[in-house]
Amino acid sequence: MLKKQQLYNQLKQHIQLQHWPPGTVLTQQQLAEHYGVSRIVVRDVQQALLSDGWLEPHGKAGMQVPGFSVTEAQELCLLRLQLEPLALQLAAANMSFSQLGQAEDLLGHIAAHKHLAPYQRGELNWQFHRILYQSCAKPHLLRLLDQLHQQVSRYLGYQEQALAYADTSAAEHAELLSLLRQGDTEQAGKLLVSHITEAGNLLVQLLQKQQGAR
Amino acid sequence: MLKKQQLYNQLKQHIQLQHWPPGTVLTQQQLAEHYGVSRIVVRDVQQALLSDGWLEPHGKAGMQVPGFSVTEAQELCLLRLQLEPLALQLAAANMSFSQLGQAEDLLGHIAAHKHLAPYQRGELNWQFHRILYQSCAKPHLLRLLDQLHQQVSRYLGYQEQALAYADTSAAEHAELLSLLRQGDTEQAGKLLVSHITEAGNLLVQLLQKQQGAR
DNA sequence: CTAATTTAAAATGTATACATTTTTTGTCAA
DNA sequence: TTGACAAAAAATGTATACATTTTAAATTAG
Repeated sequence: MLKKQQLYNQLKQHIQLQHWPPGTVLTQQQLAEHYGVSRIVVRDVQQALLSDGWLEPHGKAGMQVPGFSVTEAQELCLLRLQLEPLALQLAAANMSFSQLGQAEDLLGHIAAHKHLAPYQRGELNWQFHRILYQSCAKPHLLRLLDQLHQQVSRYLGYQEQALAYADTSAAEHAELLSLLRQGDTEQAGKLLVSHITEAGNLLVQLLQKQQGAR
Repeated sequence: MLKKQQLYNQLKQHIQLQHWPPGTVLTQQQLAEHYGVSRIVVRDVQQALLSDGWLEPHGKAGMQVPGFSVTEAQELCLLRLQLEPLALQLAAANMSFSQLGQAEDLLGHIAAHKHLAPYQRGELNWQFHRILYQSCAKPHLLRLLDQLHQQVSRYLGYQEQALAYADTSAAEHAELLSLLRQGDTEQAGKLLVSHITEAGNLLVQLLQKQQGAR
């Protein structure tokens, strides 16, 4: 596999696990040395993580591991609310049984692996959402949603506590799917809105608790 | 100045002027040779233009200059409609006189330079919009809007005919500003919606005429 | 001691060289 | 001629080396 891809995944995971805690400044040299690759590879990866929001510029040298803020979490939630229901509505019209089936399978898969790591669970959850939006056939919209998910997953990834929410989330996913099967786009949209809102509120709560404890 | 930045601007402009027409496949080597820089620089620039939508992947080697489609233009318009009114609404609450002034100045500047190249005019127009949205204080939203504008500008940049629309556009900008001064957020939002819709329709018309002629 | 300036160290930008992958070309058998 | 396969060419990935910029340290004037 490409070293670039490997390093991308590894560094991202290390950031998520706070091996490089928020605020850390990572230079090309440092990373190249630490991960045993050339600076060229590091440059590419830094750039990718920058546009994914997993690193942020730090003056004219180095990149910084971003922190977490309630404000940012709320903004991400707001954007999800603005775009995901739209995608769902557009997708509902041309959703195929094949896709509904895919989504169903995914739910089963998630339910069957209750012991997954939080970030893996988050990834599967997003794949579920993603499949529902897929058939909106709007490449740019889908790209924006993927970007947003990247951001959100940075917040969500290492939240062990979020597991408490897993059951509620799974139930809502199932209901969402059921509504779509019935063709009740209206209700599905409303459910999606409250689903995203809940997730956002939970995240904010966790952040506040965590920041209060610090 | 950094060679990376120079090449970024130059290549973008060349794509806009169709020096590299849509469909052209550009390899690292080719570009490095043509512009007299090393492949490293080209790699960075290609990556940047990729994420801005000015190049698209082409198999496993080379990147392709994207074409234009009515569908894509409509999608971009849809996304603008979904996000820009939101930004305006959020911004309206904490907009400062300083910013209103800046916007006013920009309008004057645009009016004073009727002879500007289309892409320069487009850039100034966007700056006007951008200032209005600025004080929404939502970094991610603003970033999405900038990305969207990048895409739209690829369509708009070389459209000489779009100049016919300039007067209407300027008038609407002025009215928008006036409504904001009065604090009539409601009306301003409605005007913005129709403003974006008009721009989208014009773009679609131009594309259809152009593609019909081909 | 402070602050400004110079000097050294470190970091990034860029070019070149080599390794690996991908694409193309050319050959041969059916 | 066509299609599969092998060899050559081209393109990208990666490492190293050098140049330029940026940051940090040291020095000196006040």
